[in-house]
Amino acid sequence: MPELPEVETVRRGLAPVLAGGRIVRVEQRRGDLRFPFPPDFAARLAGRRILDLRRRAKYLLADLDGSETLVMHLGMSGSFRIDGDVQGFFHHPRDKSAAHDHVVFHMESGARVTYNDPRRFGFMLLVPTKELNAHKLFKGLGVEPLGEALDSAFLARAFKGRAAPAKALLLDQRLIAGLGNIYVCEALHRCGISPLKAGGKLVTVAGKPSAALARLPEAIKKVLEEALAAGGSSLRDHRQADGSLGYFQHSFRVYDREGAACPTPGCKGTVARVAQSGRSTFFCPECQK
DNA sequence: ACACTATCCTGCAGGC
DNA sequence: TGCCTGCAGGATAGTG
Repeated sequence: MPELPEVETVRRGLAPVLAGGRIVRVEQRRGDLRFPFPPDFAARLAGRRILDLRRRAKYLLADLDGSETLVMHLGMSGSFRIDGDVQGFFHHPRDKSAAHDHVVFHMESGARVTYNDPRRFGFMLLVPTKELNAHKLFKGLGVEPLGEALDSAFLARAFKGRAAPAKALLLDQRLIAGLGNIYVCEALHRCGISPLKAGGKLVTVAGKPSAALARLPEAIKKVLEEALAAGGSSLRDHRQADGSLGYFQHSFRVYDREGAACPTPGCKGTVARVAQSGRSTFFCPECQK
């Protein structure tokens, strides 16, 4: 569920409560999410200060005193909620099943931060901070899509010789880390590239990026930045940490809009939906070639 | 190496 | 109303 804009929105919402704060107690209400929790997980967190709350790809990283980092992934349905006696945050009613409240962080400030995850595809683990980059989850991760490393030359190298469709390549976290189904569909529509097109065919023989590929990095960055400004997209689960909804879903041009008129100016096409590797792809066959 | 699938889990929408 | 099927923002292990 949460792609980069949603995870970053969560990070920004949690940072005022977590970063610099001390964890006094952690309630861990089950033994596993996607994976088992680390041994003595709750006990190892108790009493520790969170030095910084960062994001890499779709991971939230809480650097703790004692040189360990709490790594958190929201999977498809994970979310955090802040409540308790916190100045600056309203107390919003529980609108999700408490049965899926799996972890509660009790902060010294009085804030409670609750992790809810119905599908339990999310996970948490503890990694020594200096070993993070070498950790198996992180060492193969691709570039941050909002960083300078993502440009047309990078994409030309990444796509060269690849038979896989553009959609699959953009979803591959080993190339670009942070995109998911929604923003890949939206970015490809914005630059007029068909999600079905083989990656290699978007690169010219001379090795220079094609015009279409040259537009792709900007399309990716723009859609992510617009989504960030909107607090992410709220379809089913995503909420900002203060409980408010993201609203970028109202700005989708193709995602979940099968049958709608293509919003590209002058285009007479209709948004289509196809399955690619078992997942829905939305695109306009008229203006995405 | 690469491409594709099945799979983890729950909730919800749509069809009958 | 209820039962059934399929689908959902992710990522990996396993297959050919």
